[in-house]
Amino acid sequence: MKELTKKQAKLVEFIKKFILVNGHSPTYKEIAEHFTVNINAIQQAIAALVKKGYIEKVQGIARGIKLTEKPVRKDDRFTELQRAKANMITIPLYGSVAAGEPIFADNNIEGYITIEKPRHSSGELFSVTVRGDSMVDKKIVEKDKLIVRKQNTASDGEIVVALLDDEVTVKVFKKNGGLPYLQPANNRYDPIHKPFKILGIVVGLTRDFTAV
Amino acid sequence: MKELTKKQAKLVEFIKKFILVNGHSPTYKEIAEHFTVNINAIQQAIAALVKKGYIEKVQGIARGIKLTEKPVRKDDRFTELQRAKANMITIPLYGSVAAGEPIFADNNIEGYITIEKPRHSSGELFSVTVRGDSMVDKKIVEKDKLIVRKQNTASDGEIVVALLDDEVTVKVFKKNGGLPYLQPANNRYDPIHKPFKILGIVVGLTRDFTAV
DNA sequence: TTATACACTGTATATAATTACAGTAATATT
DNA sequence: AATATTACTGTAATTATATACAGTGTATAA
Repeated sequence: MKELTKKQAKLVEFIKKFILVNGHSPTYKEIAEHFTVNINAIQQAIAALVKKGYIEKVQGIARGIKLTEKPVRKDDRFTELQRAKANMITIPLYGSVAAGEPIFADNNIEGYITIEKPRHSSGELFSVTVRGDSMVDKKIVEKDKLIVRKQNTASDGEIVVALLDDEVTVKVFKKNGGLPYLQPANNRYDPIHKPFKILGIVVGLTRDFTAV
Repeated sequence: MKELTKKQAKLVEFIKKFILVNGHSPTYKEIAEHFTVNINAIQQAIAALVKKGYIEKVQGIARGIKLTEKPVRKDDRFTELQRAKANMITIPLYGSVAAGEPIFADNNIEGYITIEKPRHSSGELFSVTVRGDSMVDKKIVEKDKLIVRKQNTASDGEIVVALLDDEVTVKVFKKNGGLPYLQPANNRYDPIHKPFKILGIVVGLTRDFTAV
């Protein structure tokens, strides 16, 4: 029998919930008391679950039960949450005005946002809040929080976050032959041919419709 | 002295990293060995940190050190990540075609997305992927993943996810006097006056520019 | 200057927790 | 039919871990 028995499934779910609620795994005794069985029934049941790959155990230490990514059933949100949490990253949200100081200075951090690590994008990420309506044609609007991969080069047509006159701005990067320039995605604005510095490439965004 | 001393700050950071790496808190002994001091130096130091509110301790149990949300320094991503993880929720991403079955059926779950719990929105959330261009004027485009609060009523002008002809659709809810109807946010489409069922209100969205 | 917090050592103890050994019985698998 | 797995009880041993008590010395705050 490779799959879980009903009792085993209940045991795994109890452990998952316990860890979620308490922040640490239960002891054999605590589990045994919950199911009102002998400690060694649990000891052996845990061994079986480890063998099947549903949990892991650090030998010898107290509260050493660890969860694996193996889901118990299809709608197993505990496991999914666990997996997602393991892939979460916290990235700084920078303010958009660099008053002399470098934009990536620690005291320009306005907060943090925590997201699942993008699958198709590596490298250092940061976030900025969109100001103005210069990117509406690309469906990027005021207050959107952009997920940006830090880099100082870009290809033609990519949406970049750039430093322009000491301010952070989002534009389309253009480079067809001549000097590179920044193109707003809104025909009410003209292309910008002033010097700028690329801070990164936009790889994602989050929007909150309920924000005040 | 209300703030952390250098030694205390190092201690807190050690504990945070330990928990992050190992998934369980260190024992006094493990900490003492790391700093090559006596166990009771740690015991007392932990008590001081608990008193200052930087960590919490479950009395009597093994590996019972818990982190609090108090950041050690401004750029304290461990604390932020910890705080964020505590507020993470995993919500199901439903497919958009209900072939006879109810849309919220478990086997219509295409995956999960994990997000920080929206501050201004309570209730049960779910997610759907946007199809088509009927909402471009509201800056919502194909492949955007909508964060939706499950409810079956809406106010005039709210962006709703609704079930229409057994398919999930995103539209603006309209109800000015007469019968409610669904309004696309794209002038190439006409208002829809057919019967529909509101599944929820759009409270947020995420977009991945790197997706294939 | 007196009290309080910090930063420790050293010894000891109680309990928390894991692990081992020896069984029994039912069920599932080969 | 033989074997392995599940699902337990019961006793015991060992180690892991937290906590208590008695100190020492330094720095800091009232």
